[in-house]
Amino acid sequence: MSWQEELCIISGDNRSWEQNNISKTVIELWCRSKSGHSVLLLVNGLRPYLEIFDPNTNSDSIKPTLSLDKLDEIKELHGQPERIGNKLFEGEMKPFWRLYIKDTRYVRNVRERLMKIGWGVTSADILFVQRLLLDCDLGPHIKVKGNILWAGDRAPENAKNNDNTDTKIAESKIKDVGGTGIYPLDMIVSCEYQDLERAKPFATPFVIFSFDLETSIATNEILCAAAVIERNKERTEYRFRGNENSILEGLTKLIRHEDPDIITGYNIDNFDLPRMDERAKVLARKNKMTEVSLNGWGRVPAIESEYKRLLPSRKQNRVWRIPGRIPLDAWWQARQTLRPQRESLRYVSQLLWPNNEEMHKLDIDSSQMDKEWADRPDEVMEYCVRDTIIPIDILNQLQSIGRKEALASVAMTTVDIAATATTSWWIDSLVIRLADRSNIAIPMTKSGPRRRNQIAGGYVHEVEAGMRPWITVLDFKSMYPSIMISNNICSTTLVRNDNEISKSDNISPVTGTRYISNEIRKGLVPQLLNHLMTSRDAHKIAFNKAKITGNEEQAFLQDQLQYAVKILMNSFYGVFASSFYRFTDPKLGASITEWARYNIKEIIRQLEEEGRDVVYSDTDSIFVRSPVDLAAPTSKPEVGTDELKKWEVAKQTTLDFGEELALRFSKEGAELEFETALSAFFSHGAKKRYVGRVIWPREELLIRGYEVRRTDSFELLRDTMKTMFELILDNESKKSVDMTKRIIDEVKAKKINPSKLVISRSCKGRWDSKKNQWSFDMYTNENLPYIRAAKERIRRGLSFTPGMKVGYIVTDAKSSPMDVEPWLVDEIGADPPDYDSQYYAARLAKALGRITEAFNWSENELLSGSRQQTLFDF
DNA sequence: GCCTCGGAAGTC
DNA sequence: CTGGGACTTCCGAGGC
Repeated sequence: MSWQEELCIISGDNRSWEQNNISKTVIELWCRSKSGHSVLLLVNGLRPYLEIFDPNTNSDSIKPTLSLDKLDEIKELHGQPERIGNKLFEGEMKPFWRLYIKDTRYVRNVRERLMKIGWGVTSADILFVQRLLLDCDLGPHIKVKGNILWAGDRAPENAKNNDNTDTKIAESKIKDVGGTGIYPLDMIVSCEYQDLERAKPFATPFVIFSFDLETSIATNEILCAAAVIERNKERTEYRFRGNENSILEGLTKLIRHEDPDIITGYNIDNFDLPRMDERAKVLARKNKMTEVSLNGWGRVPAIESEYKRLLPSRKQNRVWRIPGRIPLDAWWQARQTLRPQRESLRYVSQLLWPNNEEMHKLDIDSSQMDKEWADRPDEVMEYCVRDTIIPIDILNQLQSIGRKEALASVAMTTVDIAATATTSWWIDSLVIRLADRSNIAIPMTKSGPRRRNQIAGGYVHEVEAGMRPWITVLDFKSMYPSIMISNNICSTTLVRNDNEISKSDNISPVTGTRYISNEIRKGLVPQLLNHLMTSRDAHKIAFNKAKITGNEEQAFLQDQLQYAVKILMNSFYGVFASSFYRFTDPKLGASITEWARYNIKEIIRQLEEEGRDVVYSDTDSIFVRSPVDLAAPTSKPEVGTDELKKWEVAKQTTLDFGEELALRFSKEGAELEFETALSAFFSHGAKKRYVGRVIWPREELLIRGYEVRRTDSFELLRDTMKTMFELILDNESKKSVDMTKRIIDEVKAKKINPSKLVISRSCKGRWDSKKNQWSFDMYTNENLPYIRAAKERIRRGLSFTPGMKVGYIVTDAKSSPMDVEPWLVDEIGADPPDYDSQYYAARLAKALGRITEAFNWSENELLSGSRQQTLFDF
């Protein structure tokens, strides 16, 4: 039965099969349709290939030293080598051949053998699913015409007929096109690669599954589990208790029946998924099909030959893979986007929903789980259920899934690549696509030593200590991408030989690296970046248009897309400055930053020559004193006063000045934008540390680098410093000193709530399976406070995961190393530890004193009346 | 007690 | 299998 609809590709894989003794490869695409049902697409017709060239030839003088005849010996090849014309490889055009391979499994082996004979090999390390997207120029959103082989209960009614609802018939049809059986999706559809077409991006109604396990601390056994499914914005809760077997079986049946696309939970990567794996292996006692019934979450038929793909797995402690689905840990998402001071589910939900008591109430002591489970299992069960709901709320709140889908759309990859892979994958997707269409060969990802000479980075201007009134802040728009575009920086335009030098070359200002002018040949990457810049502008325009017409859904989508383009553009530099990327050369990264430093220093030089005061500059920003009357107030005066008029004049002068500078210094490929206006700027004299009172485009306090933003500081220091900055910028320095002293006195008198004194730092660690305990041997010194706090957490039966932020209180800094206690109030409601008041007072005084010193407040000026003490000396 | 150094984390 | 560099701060250790 033929069928047509729009789908979003969640993930893909491929498998080899045989038809009439001819080896074939089918691509499996796990999709969710625009209308909400899940579809497995079996795509046939594409054959794996790689490309080769003779390194000793070039297009002018063909002196082949290698013979194609020798290739006959390679039995894994399919058909004869196909001459595909000349391609550019490291600056030279060479004749290329394409070799089709019988099976993707042989690619690695064939590749190595060809290289041994002396052939250059390209396009030989690209996943076959990616190959489909590249060759057919598809993104995640596709339109497909195909045949329905199987239609399950949730399939649309008009998709069903007698054949495709009969398991036996369907199964044999699926095997006829290379599938392995009835995959646990709503529909199974077969097509040829020509039947796929690119579709406009849409917001896919993904089905989300969130789960949580409660486990025994004594035995690691699973005591109970809960899960919640979100489908079409409706949630259904499930509770599992009883023996461990039935709990695991229940979860697995639910997954296979509900068929979610995304698997979430809090800390599933480091806790729940490894625990499932461990317990299923214990219970299955090496019986594969038993293990599958307990933990077979993979989106493939539950048959023994699929054993490997049925079970969640992770390689070398990296991300988990569940074939066909996307594991998306709410903990990791929260950590990346919120950068919370502490990372417990309780803390994060308090941060996101401060007024919803229900969400972060603490009724179970998880460090006493065995006792709690014995005493009041019903409460534990409800606690478990709540901990499955909040992760979905977190993902929704952070818009995590929509953002991954948007990124997939602009990078033209599957959603799982956007969600779990790294920047180089996204960039590969765009770069290889264009290279294939421009006769540029695709070198393999570089392996070998990672370390090499560092390339110089951005320029940071020296900053003087003190206050500066009325500042204009200018920013280069997308600096690194712009530089790559305007100077045509790309591995395809890098001049490698002296005999290729041309007068029109772009020459980088320090190292003299040359790039072919874009009039002669446009670089691959500059072309892509140019296109991305244009498309971001288009999404922004579409966003504004949708806002005006009140189409909220469209506005949301366009905003996600423009943001994804921004993320993607900013990823280019990093990949091209790295040592491993296939299309790179250390010269490229060096040239980019070289031009950046040159551009910004040149503007600073000109401004200073004109007598302007350049207060600060970092990489792509410049802070300049605006020509404002010194008598103008820097803090906003009361409405209706003469002072306010002066302030308004000063503001206008600064805005005009900013516009003027932006216009004057912008040039092709280096657009300077007037970004913000400050009525006051302050730094104590350290680079990357400053505060500013922003008065345009909105009024706010801008704080960079200071402890206010750091998680290894503590709340009291963050709050006090922030208040201090507010007072300082309002010229209330006296008040700020008084306030600081008062706070320090309160600390000394132990009048401070200890929750304001929690310091938190992330801590590494690894599970030593030989010794069956946590190991911290990656540290040269294990006496660091956060490592000792982590060890204490573990000793007290609390969860520890490598890389987690560990909160602690300093209880005695006089002993060496200092005594600390972990902060367990959020998690188990433990009593707060007794803090070392001297230590905290000293740290406050030190950090805050750095700032007040910048005001040249001498010791005498800081005398605190009766006791004749200074801020620093107590 | 003061200083310097290196390791580590954090931020831009 | 793998984005990068510049810069600041905190802490422990060791020397005197």
